[in-house]
Amino acid sequence: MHTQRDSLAAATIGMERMELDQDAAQRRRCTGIAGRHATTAAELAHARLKTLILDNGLPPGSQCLESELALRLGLSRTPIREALVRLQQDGLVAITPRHGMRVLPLIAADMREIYEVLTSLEPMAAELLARRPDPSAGLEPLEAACSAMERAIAAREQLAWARADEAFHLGLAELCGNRRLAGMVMQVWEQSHRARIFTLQQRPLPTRSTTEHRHVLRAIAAGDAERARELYRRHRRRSGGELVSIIERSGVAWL
Amino acid sequence: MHTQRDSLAAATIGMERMELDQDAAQRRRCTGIAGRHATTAAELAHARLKTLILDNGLPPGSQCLESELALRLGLSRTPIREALVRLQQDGLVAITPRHGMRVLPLIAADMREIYEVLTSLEPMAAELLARRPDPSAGLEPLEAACSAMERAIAAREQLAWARADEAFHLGLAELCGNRRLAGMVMQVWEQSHRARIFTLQQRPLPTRSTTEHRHVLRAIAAGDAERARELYRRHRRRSGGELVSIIERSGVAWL
DNA sequence: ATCCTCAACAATGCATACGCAAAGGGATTC
DNA sequence: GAATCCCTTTGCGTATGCATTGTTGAGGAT
Repeated sequence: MHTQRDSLAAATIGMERMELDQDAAQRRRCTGIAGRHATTAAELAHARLKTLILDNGLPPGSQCLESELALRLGLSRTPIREALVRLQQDGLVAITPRHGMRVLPLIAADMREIYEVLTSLEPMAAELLARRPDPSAGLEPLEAACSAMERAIAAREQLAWARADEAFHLGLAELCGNRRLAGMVMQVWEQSHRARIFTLQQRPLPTRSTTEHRHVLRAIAAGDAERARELYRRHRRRSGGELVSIIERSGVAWL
Repeated sequence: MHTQRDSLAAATIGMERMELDQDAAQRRRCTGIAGRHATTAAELAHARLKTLILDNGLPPGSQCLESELALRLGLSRTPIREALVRLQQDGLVAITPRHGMRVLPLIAADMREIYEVLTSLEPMAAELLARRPDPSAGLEPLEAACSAMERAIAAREQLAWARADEAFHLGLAELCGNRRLAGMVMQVWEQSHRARIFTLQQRPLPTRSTTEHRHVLRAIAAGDAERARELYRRHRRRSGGELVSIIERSGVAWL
């Protein structure tokens, strides 16, 4: 059943495995807002379902009844319901009474919305980082992510690049010190995960993005808040636009 | 115990009723994301609890057990639990096992976070509005809100001004066409509701804010996206900073 | 042939029941 | 008198049952 769904989805949008690798799922489960070790069954259900959805184990558009999911996860309906409520607020599924949950597909308009949100939030994060008393302190994770991106470009390894890109963006959001902002970035980042993995295979190596990241990081370390913000905003506008047009040109109706 | 907590909180921050008026609660219940007519008991519980919290019926810091709330709303624990999960994701309460839910107090740091988020999101909304093909179309709600603010300033009616301010900001977020952005603005707006009402009584009439709103609206109608964004960003930075320092100077530890 | 109506079924939303684990209180000991 | 340990109570997490409600399919009528 699993594999059937997987292969169906893979055929539809033309890819084998959407997830970067197993580690990525693992990492998300640990670093993400949701999966703090999952002490309770409801948390566990939330984390597992989220992982399933992000990794295309439950492809977009698929419908599942509460009882199906309960059976599948070996739980009763109660914790499943709680997990579904949370997934709904995460913007990953819609709950339609009598039809179970539906994994929300992403259309180009969603990606446009998401990139507009990131275009406003992330430059603010960069600005906040740059405005700290010691702006160059604590940037090691971002430095590491930048270097990893550069290495990945040199080695032409797209998956490694995507991992480093994720590390940079989420790291920046978390480091900026604004937990609400970080949560919002994380939320839309997860929503757009499938689309990002998809476009990764449809476009040339993101050389330009890599250098832009490096420049933003330099501006932050130099404490030039205005410059960091503006550089980041332009980066987001450009890359978001590119990504949306890749999706539109690729002809897939949704991801 | 309840009333004891209530009066304690009221005494601490020196006000009887935080809500603007009954209509405001009513309006929020209808326009808000949450309260779409509340067909199900869980939605109803969510809407009623949110209203209670925002209007200080459940003052910040108060703890309630699930069973208390169930008794109070005349429901069983099940829909209450679902409502609490949603309120937690709304950032209004924290759920601490064995101690029930706790209404999250706002400290100055929270307000800073919230204003940083608004400072990034709302200028984007203005920019998006200004970039529409016909930028001056559909701005009537914002025009009305601006006029209402100006009338309120002339009549020195702070509550009316706050209502109009809310109408302007939420209207702008909803009109911009980005539902994710609108949802995020709404979320932090609700989180900061109590603090906004509080500071309203602690500061002079917001004459400057009113004219700034008008200028932003003009820039939008003129289709000058860059100007609209920048004007709005400066407005938010200034007013957010003012609000935070009012709270800090007022000496209240939390709201 | 198509549309409408009615009935049966199925999924959900809610209430309730149960077991576990933690917190608080009381008692005992040092 | 204080601290620690044990017991009791109680709140929560989960499961399950029931009733409501919407959906779907079949049959009849136009």
